[in-house]
Amino acid sequence: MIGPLTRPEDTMDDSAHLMTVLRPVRAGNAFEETVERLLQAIKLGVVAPGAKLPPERELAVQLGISRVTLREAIRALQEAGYLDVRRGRYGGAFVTYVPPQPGTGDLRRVVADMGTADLTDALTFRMAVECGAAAVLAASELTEEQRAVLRRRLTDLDEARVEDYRRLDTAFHLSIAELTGSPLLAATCADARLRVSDLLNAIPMLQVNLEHAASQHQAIVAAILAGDPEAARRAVAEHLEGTAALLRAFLS
Amino acid sequence: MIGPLTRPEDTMDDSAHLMTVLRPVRAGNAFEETVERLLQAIKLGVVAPGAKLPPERELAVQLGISRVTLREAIRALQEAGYLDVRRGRYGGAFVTYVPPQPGTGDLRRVVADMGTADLTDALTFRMAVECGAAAVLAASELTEEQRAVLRRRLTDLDEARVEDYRRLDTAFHLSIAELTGSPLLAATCADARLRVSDLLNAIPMLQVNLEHAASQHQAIVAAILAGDPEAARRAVAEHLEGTAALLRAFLS
DNA sequence: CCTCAATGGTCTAACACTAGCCCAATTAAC
DNA sequence: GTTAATTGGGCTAGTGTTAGACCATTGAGG
Repeated sequence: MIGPLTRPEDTMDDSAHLMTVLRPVRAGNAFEETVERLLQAIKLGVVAPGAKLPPERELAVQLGISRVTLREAIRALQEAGYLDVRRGRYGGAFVTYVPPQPGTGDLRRVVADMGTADLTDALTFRMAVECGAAAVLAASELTEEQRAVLRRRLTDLDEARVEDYRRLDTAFHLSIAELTGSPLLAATCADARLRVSDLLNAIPMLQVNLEHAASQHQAIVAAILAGDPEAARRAVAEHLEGTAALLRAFLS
Repeated sequence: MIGPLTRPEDTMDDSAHLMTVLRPVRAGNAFEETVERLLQAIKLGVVAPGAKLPPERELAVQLGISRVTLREAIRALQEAGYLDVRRGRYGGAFVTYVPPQPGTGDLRRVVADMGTADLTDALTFRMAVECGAAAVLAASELTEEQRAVLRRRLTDLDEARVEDYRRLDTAFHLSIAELTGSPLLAATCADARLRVSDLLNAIPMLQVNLEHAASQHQAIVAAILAGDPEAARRAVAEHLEGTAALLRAFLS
């Protein structure tokens, strides 16, 4: 059945575009999406261990949901051991979650939990978005303040204790996206990062890898500060490729 | 008020990360989001003028919403003149919308309708995401089939009639993202494109610009086929920068 | 010891959304 | 014509979500 204006040569290829555009409008119900979002804040370390979430009323407004739904999500996270909720003035929902110190055995399981397709999707997505963000930032003119933030993140990471490393690494990568001034881009990078955070947490932190990562981080910042988009993209790509290759090795 | 584990130096910078992560969970209610999604399919030309949307029952499943909500959205688009809905077998929701042939006067209005902040956000977002997608695709090994799709999109665009140009241009850019094999990336590119589609539609299509765009498209494909991520990123950046500069000029 | 501001805990009425069912219209094929 | 398949149109009962009010608890400061 070929309609009057639907030429046959289009129909075949456009089916892919249809899948892309006519995807689910919502990832789940409000409760599920809220749990995901809070987990993002916790697992990415945006709210550090021991710190507390904003008050329920305030947070509900920020997330654009009702307090009832937010409370359901918080209770779920409390029961799952991520939060400690205390009443009264100076109370609140405190983060109790501490990212696991990984043993190698976990990695295989975590990779297996995620589908092969989802894993490659997440890795590709992250690669594209973070490379793009770094290149855009390198191509834009930076104020001295922006440069300072970048350098600061780098030294934070160098001086980090092991238990703070992942959190500060996330902060480093997220800052690159935020410094572009595009909230859309920053949100997308945070999203991409969350999709691989469980995997990253399961990778053992060996001294060799940390030193390798440190020099790659330096290369990224240097390229951005030098205003060299190509070098920035390449530096980020090399940095992420190390992780990606390691994870892909577990797909066999 | 500095909590026990919240060090003062973190608090300042992390507020930006909080904004990034604790953003609204939902862009609107199901009805509004559905309208947006259908408009995306229509305005991007994924469903060509004269073609019809999938049957309501099927579409509702794809979008993950109830038929009632879908029907409300369709009715809204019908009343707004985007769709013509016919009952009975071989009926359906047919696209009546044809992208406007722009006069220059519109552009100023469309740019003004969008906030300055939203505009730069959208342009930055698109730049990062499309550059990243092209670079990733160039870095991956392509099958002969994938190469054929790319070349095909290019010739489609070269041979396009004026009224089909925007649609095929969208298809070209979308295909780059889809060929990476990452649905997440493809969806994000579609999203980025929609955010500037009203603007693109308002830009007059001058012969000079079309020729310019054509050679840029060729450069993009050549770089991807040559497996050169740096060249691919640069080619896409140059291509998009032309549009971005034109639009930014209207911000004064 | 009291007070009071900030915070989590709970309830209710209204509204949004869903799943599933059946009806109505249309048209190709017989 | 008649039929049958496909499609939009409409209804209902049940569940998810919201807005807003009010209660309960906590702890710093007077």
